[in-house]
Amino acid sequence: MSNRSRYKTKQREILLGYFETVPGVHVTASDVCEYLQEHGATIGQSTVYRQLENLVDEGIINKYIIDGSSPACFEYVEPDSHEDAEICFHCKCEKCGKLIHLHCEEIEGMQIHLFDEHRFKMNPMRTVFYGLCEQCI
Amino acid sequence: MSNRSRYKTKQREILLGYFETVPGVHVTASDVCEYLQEHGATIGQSTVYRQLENLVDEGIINKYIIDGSSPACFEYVEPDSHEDAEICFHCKCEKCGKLIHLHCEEIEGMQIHLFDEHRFKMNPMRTVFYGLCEQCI
DNA sequence: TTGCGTGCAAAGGTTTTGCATGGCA
DNA sequence: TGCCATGCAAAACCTTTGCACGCAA
Repeated sequence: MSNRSRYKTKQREILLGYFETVPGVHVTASDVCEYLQEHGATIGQSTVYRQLENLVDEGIINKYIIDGSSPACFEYVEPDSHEDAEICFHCKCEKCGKLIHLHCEEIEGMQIHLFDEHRFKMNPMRTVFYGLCEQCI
Repeated sequence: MSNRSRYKTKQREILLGYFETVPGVHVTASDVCEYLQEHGATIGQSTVYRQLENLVDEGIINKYIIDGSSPACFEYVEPDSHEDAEICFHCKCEKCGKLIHLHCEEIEGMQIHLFDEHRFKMNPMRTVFYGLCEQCI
């Protein structure tokens, strides 16, 4: 999550507005381009890619890579409404694509272990556990 | 891991031989091509890709996708490592891009927890922990 | 002999980049 | 005004595919 200054441009606002309307949905860069085009708000594809990268950096959206030879997916991260600072982890099913949100102390413990023992400060916003969900095992 | 019949071709043997000399090392498809070329054993790149896919299917090598817009990595799985069940986890620094390999029981425990309590079968091959490394914290 | 494996070239699709222009602060 | 952002086109990039030929079984 970087905090370099950014301009508030029309294109950025359009993208943000779009993502806010599709929480929990994973969309590709070309999905975004198509959707915007169909809604008369065409944005250059390089701008889309560049803004997606920015939004990922800022932790506003997440990027998922299911397999290297298909396009990356992006998903809006809803600002946590809870004030209790509960950390949310994400599991993504490689088969059905389902995204599971977890609040789990065990994983928080692992995160602490990672920091204490391996000096690695894991970022739960960006980290996704890939695997198989209950239905797809 | 499939077990469909395969021919024992010269190219396959060369690839296997190469991987056996670099256990625990991550190499890309183009790394392989380059190395072979420099050692006078050039193999067509499509063959390399096809054989890599075969070897992954057979569980002889692992494929890692660190981030979608860089090439996939392959790593030889040593046959005798089955008893140790040495699973390799990956941490990627968001700032400097460094990739860290971890063999860690604590994380394996988390993986088991994920399965037992959340019915999610995590795939360490696909999962990458993003965050900040020691130097970049 | 059978049909999978190979190699070349080309296609495929996603993502990045160069550069001139536009627009925010 | 000073820069960053945008958009177009083109490049870069990794990977897959078509096809004819070679080779293992």
